[in-house]
Amino acid sequence: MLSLPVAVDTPQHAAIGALLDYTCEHPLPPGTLVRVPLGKREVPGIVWNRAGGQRAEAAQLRPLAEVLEGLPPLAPAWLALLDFAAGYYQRQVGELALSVLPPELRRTDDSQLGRRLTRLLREAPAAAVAAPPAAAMPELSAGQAAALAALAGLPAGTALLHGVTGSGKTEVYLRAAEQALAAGRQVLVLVPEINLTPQLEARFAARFPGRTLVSLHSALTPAQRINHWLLAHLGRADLVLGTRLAVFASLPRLGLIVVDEEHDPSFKQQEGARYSARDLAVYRGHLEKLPVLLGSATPSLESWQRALDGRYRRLGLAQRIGDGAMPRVRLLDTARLVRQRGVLPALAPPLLDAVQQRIARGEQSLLLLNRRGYAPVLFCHDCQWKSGCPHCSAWRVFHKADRSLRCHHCGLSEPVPRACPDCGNLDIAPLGRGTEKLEEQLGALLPGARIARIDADSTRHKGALESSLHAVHEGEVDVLVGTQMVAKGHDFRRMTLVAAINPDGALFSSDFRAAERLFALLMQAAGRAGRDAAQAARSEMWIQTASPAHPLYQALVQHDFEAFANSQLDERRRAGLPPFSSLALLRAEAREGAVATAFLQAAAEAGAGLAEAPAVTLYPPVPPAVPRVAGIERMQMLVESASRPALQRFLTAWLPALHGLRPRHKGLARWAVDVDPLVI
DNA sequence: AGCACGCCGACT
DNA sequence: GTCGGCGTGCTC
Repeated sequence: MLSLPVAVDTPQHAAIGALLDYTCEHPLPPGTLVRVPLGKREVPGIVWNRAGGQRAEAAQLRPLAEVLEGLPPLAPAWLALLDFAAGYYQRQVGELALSVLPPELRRTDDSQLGRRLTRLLREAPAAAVAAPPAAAMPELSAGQAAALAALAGLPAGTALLHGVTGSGKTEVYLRAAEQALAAGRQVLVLVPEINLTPQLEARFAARFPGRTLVSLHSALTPAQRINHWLLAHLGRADLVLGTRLAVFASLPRLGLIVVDEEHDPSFKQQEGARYSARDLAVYRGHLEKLPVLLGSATPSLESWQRALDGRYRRLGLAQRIGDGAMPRVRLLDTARLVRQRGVLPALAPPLLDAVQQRIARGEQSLLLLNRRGYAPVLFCHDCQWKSGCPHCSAWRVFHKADRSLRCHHCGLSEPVPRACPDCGNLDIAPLGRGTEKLEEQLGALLPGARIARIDADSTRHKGALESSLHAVHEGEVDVLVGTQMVAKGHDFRRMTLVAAINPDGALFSSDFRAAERLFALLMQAAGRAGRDAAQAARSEMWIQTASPAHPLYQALVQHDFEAFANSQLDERRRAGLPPFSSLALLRAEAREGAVATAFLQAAAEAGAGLAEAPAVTLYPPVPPAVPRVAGIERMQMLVESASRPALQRFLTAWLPALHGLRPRHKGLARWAVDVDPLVI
């Protein structure tokens, strides 16, 4: 009787190892999907590689319950990717490996799967054939041609494609994909958000008509998700387009990975195994010896520094194609206007004037305000009451549409009180401005103008985003108000003015990445204007700011990402922050803040005693920006090291000790490590 | 994490 | 007298 190591979904605090041993009559290759008994349950598992560890006594082992014979095993490279990811992000390999499979695949048995595969293969085209693209291929700009030539000489390794919106990055992706497809390989394209997949999907579908293209993201139905996954796994899908979870797609003929908008924070998973899909894409390329193409108008400083170091090949697209210029950036000094006129309206007069000119010409304007709702807080002038959330350390936001006070952290929603809950004063006033209020004020400032709003509230219902975008594209909207969700990717042909209404908050944030994110957002927003080359010349990006001299805005005026990146990198280098150091965050949550703090202190003591401790710095526990959410107090502790491998060695030694600490801290709700956290 | 077993309070 | 609260322990 043979014994086989099987990866199953065991949480790391379970007192059992990552791999469990089962007996089997016949040898099975690693990567085979099986079902195994675990206690009283039967759970899915993956036959894994023996990791040198001890094997259990064969006599005590239980047999496999079932082998999913119909499914070809997952490739060794896939297992290696999962081994790496689990180790790097400090999770059990079984937990991670099973969690990235389609839920329907985890539930299915061999006979169900067999029926599904038969149906799927009958419907899917047997073999993809290259067909001429539906539309003529555009002529390449000099920059695109140079980038592609450089890419052609790069059989493996990572390239960073840096080019502003409209400089033709997508065309480079398409041509690179064409090469890979022609060589009989599969192509994986990662995008930050589900919202952006249909657009890119349409372009790839039009370019590669004979090919099978599937999408992979969490908004698919369970059936679509497993079917798309299977088509990729069986090698029937040539192109896979998806969000971060697609980095784990099984692709037996993978030949190219594209990560579009590689700087986008959405590539970092924010719960469970907190992996970075962009970083794993780079590792996957390294593992499978294939090219990885990272594209962005504003690369992450991590990627930028690697390009400067020569670890990534840097490919630059200098200009917009078709002679399109980037919009002229104008800084509107609100501090001076306040000094001159006192109270400042929603739009400063020159900006209002510019919007009115656009309306008169039949052009569109986009007003960005990164704050949804009507007002961020309600305030009683008599007793100083503010609309705090009873369960969170945050204000409840006033939503005028349904007259509710809503906490954006825990979701608590209550009707707006008629009078101050503390003193009964009837005159409680909204403080500050959100997109709802801006929309309302614009209605008064621009009589007759057609104003629309796109934010998480206006697009809550299915199809709402699509219909709003459609209205904008059809020219049924003069002024669009929105949060950052409209700044990304959407291609508005009639937009000639973009304005950031109140972007200053991020300038003075304690978050060391706030400036990087703001710059990316504003560059991306600027890219929404003048995508139609005929209008590009008179397109403008306006910034209402009290700090027009700030270097971030000055770099933006010049459209100078390099200057901005270099100054940020200087600051990071001096402060010993990423990419010049590696970070991990230990988070703890408890109903009592003191419990969380005590756990972190005990963790620090345990860490200080380790042989690996000298290579890392453990900072004292501190509360995060929002310390209390839904009645749970949170604390966190930063671990920093100049060396990424040293940090890894420390974490690997530290985590078992942390699991051991848990029973001694009653009341600890949960704890987790976040490797390479985005926000600290 | 599930899912058991196991030992003390409010219901038919 | 049972139903059910969640404490402790185990899963190859």
